Amino acid sequence: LVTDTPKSDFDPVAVAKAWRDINGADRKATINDIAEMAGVSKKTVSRIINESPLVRGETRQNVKEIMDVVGYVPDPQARGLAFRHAFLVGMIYDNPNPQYIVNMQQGILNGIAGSDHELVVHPCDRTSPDYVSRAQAFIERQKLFGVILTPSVSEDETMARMLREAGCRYVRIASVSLDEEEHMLVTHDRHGARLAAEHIAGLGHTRIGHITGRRGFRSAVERQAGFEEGLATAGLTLTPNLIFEGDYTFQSGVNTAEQLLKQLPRPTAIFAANDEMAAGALQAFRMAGLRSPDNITIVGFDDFQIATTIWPRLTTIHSPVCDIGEQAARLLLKPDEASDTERENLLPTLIIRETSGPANSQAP
Amino acid sequence: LVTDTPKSDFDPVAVAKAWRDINGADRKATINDIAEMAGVSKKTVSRIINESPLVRGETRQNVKEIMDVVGYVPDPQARGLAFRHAFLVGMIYDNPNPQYIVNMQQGILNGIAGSDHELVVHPCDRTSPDYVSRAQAFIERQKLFGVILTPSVSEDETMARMLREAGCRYVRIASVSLDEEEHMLVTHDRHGARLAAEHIAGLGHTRIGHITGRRGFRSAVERQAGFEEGLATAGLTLTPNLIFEGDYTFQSGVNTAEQLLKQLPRPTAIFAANDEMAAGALQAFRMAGLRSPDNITIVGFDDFQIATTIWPRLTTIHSPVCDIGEQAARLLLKPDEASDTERENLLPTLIIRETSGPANSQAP
DNA sequence: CTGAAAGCGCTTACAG
DNA sequence: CTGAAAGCGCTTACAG
Repeated sequence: LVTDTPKSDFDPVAVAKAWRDINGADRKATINDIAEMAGVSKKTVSRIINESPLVRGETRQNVKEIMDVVGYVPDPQARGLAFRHAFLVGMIYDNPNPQYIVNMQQGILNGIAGSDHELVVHPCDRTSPDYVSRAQAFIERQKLFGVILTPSVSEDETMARMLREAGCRYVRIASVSLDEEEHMLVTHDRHGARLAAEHIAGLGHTRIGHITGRRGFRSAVERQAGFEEGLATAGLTLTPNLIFEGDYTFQSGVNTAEQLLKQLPRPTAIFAANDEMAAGALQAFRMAGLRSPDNITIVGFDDFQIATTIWPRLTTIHSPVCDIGEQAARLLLKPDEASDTERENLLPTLIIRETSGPANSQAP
Repeated sequence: LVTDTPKSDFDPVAVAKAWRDINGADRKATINDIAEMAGVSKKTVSRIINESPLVRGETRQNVKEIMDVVGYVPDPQARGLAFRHAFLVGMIYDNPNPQYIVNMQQGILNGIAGSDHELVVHPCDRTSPDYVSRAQAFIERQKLFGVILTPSVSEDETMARMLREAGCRYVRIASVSLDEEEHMLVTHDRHGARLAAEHIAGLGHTRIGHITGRRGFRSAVERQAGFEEGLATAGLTLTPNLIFEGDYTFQSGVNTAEQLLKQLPRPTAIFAANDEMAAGALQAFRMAGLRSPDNITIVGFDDFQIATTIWPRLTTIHSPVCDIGEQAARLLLKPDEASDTERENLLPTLIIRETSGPANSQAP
């Protein structure tokens, strides 16, 4: 006797608009509201949220339209409780360079944009004896989806073991591979340093110095090795008395450069393992009455802001920190889709500015 | 027939240890486990978690000991779902200075340490038309406990209104009060700039220039006003032709300083509204053949790293960014406990280094 | 392709 | 001072 409205006449948009008009902006729709409006079970709505293929096309269409109209977003808190993990990505770091941190954070945010995840930050201090257990408490308490580690914590095997044992997804960003491919994003510092060597050698320099990074940091090893490899290609070698150990700080650049200038005949070109030390070296040159590039060539590594705010502006190796963060986040979220071609775009590149010049113009 | 063990003989530690031995490290205790071990309802355990006074002392003692032994930590996800908010504090910012961001993050982390909260970051771009609605989506999706805003987003009334309407707790960090006390952490930039003026006037300078911050940023207004107030105290005024507008960047410091040096007689001292611009000015001096402090005095604001990596090192106004972040977080978590004395320790201070010298030695 | 039941680990509202 | 019931908004495991 009663004529049921045929399913094809069901107007999801009208239903959703009516709901929205009744409930106003104050009340957020839940999975139950959506299910009721669509005339399906909450399980079906759940399937659509999680992109399960096991839903009829028309059903999916209707439900999605309703979600759109009422602006439904599943509650990450509730999903997290049911999934037994939060929709949070952690960044664990100890690198003291603010610009590195901020760029990396931005990159990770770019990488998780569009997913339902947020970024929660966890700076730490490797010299603290309980720093691994604090990191463990952090990930277990919040049941993090996964974490991204930057140097130098990324190089710590104790930390990596803790993460494996805790069953926490992780990606380590490091200058060289230290783990299975799915857990690594390699920055190829060695390649970058090779570019610096080729540039310096190409300018005709033969008496070349190097200021290394902090001993024990893998990047310091890689950058020195790459630099020596690059020089070797040009038939040059780095003599031990022209290698000084810095610690990546401005002051260590000043100090080591002063030492380098005492070596006679003094070097006509220096490669510093980061911009900060290169800037320090430049200051030491100035105090010693030397000008770059006229009297001496200096090349840095990182291409952070300091490279362009000092004068003359620094020739350096650019490392795409932001893109690296983005790829690391992608790898963490979807380990299967990580493509090799994307990773190749993450190689360091040479940026030539005003601190490098030909050797013949630089009388010792 | 069976003798029940009297309650006072109940050994919570032994019970907890037994549980731990059976279940091992893989299984985390839940509120139900704790309740069962203690022989109380989960509601009682919940009361203890939330520090309700409505629990008998002995009961509380027993339950706490059990929690300790098994290392129980309540699941923030589950609490969040029941409480209808996450245990997450958001930081919303657009300040482009990496060191400011990192220091502020560290301060906030210090302020929330010991609470069960974590910090989730949300950089944004005020020039983007949907930046407020994106921030809104961020806080509503994650049901944030509250947010901390730094300049310049903290100065945006549209953003503040959105937060009020969304019912989200918030603290605005700004150079001057813009909201009710519970929502404000004031950095008193005006006071800091006054110190700069007193310092410069005290050195005997009378021909004084100022490089302002970006027009529209409240800090720029406050720093200029404070500087003029300080000069007025010494009977000095800032003449309009010695005021140039910068935008807080290094390059704008270079450009405005060049303009200032063209004014004749040229100023013998300049106050730049931040270190970045002061460093730029210093570079302009050098290119013009002037040396600081011998020929010209320059004072900055912020006391970021650049102040000590340039040479000569910059006299500047130190702003305790990290402490400010910590207090802002405290205020957000416990608005009632905010004390005025603590806030007073947050005032900017003068740091005298090598770029300021007496006026009489500085022949124009 | 779809759904009813039970559960994630907590809290609120109510009762005693 | 304490607890049994219902619920927060989702998912898993099972059944059809």
